[in-house]
Amino acid sequence: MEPEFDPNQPIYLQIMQRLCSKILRGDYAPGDKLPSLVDAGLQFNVNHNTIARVYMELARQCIVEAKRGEGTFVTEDRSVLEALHHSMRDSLMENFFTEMGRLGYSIEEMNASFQEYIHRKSQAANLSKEDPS
Amino acid sequence: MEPEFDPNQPIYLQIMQRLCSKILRGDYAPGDKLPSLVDAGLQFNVNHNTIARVYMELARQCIVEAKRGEGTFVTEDRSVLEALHHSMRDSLMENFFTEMGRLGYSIEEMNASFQEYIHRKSQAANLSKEDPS
Amino acid sequence: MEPEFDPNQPIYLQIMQRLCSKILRGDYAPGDKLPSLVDAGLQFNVNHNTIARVYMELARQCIVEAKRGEGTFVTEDRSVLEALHHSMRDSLMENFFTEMGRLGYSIEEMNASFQEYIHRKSQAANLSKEDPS
Amino acid sequence: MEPEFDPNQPIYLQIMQRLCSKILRGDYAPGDKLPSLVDAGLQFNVNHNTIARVYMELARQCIVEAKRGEGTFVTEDRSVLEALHHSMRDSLMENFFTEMGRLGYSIEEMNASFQEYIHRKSQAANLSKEDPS
DNA sequence: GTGGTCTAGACCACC
DNA sequence: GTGGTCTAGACCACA
Repeated sequence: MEPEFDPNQPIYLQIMQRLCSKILRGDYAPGDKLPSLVDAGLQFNVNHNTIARVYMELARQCIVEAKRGEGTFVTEDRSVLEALHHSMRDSLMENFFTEMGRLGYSIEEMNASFQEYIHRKSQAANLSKEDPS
Repeated sequence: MEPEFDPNQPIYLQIMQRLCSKILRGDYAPGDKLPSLVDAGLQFNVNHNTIARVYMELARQCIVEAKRGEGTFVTEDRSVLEALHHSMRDSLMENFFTEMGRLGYSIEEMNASFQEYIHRKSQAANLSKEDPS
Repeated sequence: MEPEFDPNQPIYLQIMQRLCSKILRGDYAPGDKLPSLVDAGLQFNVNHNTIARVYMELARQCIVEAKRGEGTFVTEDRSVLEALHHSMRDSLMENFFTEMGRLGYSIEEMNASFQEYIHRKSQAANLSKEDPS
Repeated sequence: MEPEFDPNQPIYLQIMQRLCSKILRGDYAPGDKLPSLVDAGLQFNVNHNTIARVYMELARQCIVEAKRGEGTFVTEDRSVLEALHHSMRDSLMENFFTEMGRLGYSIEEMNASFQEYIHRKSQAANLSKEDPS
């Protein structure tokens, strides 16, 4: 179910990011209960302590609220989630541009590669639509 | 001079990527000698052992060639460099798309954000052109 | 109404201390009935099981007496309350002195800080007397 | 050597406070290296992971700086240490006054108890000076 | 050797 | 059952 982890980055950070994405996508809405430590551990196939660290960090950033004996809940403060959304999107953008820049791409060339990638992707999607394996 | 490292990812991998980028940009042309272990260590502000690991790994991938007593040189095999270029570009693309997808962005929305980002960036560039601090 | 709890210390212990303080202050006199499990739970904003544990512990120390079907009552044995009073006051004192000592304060410096704190506090009190918000 | 821990409070917090006290007392000066994870673990008689958590928290509060492969060092930013000093002293004061207040003591009575405690303590010190066991 | 992460399993406080 | 802390022992990246 869950994709594998990049071995070159702390697992707890990767889980944090995925959970944040899920929250921002709405898989877990504000006020919703997140899976318990053990459940999440099974889900991501890691030790429950690793999940504990993830939830602790998320709580420190006010993205989540832990209630002893009850569970861990997504914050209801939308402004926090909005800030998180912008921060995640911007850092993705930023990273893409700086790395492509280091590779020697100008803005125009990045755009060209981008459009081409989209084109390739949509074609692949169409193909699989016509010929679903 | 050199930007800081992400502490959440092995430094030797980050240095590898930056060196690859420099090679692909042409900062180090095929056949050129790379900086010595000590010099590169000073340049990146890390221990020379870390640089040694980087060069070893690059040699394993045939991107550079170590000549004992002479130094480390960029390969003259253009096909290797071309493959490296594609691999780096594609993984950047891939990463960007999957992460934006996890955030809930459709292809169209990604494109919109992308164009907006370019727009913002070019405006900022124009501003700093008129009023260079 | 009731102040929040320190999350880094068992809640049942904190409630115990507050109840003891209230008893020693005379909010609950010897022989008085304490609030029911449910009421106290509402008052302190915790689960009634937690209150049950508190009352059990207080009963073990003979500070209160549980009468089945009737409620929980403050002991009428004044000597127990007196001993409790001394123990609580001394441990507060002890803790203050050892911690200030660890911070590097000599007895004289503690006294100076203490007097200054009193001074600040009484001034603040006077201010709010003249200009009650 | 090191005093025992209060079982009713997380050990890592208690170690944090003691380390902070030692830093503020000057046992570890700004820029000094703290004991390694294992050494500190032996010193405090806890697992090295517990120390790791302590150092992590201290690093988050900029009281300490961790350098991979080198050690953990007290910050050289005196303003951070000064703020820490005030915060620790004030919370000790605050706690003492509120708890004594809950016990029913007026400011004057607190002062009286305080002076008496000092008196008792200095007498005990004198006794042990005359008659060191 | 030093910090950082992860696991497996345990105990506790709270609901 | 749920979160929080602790242990013992392991592996890795860095100096």
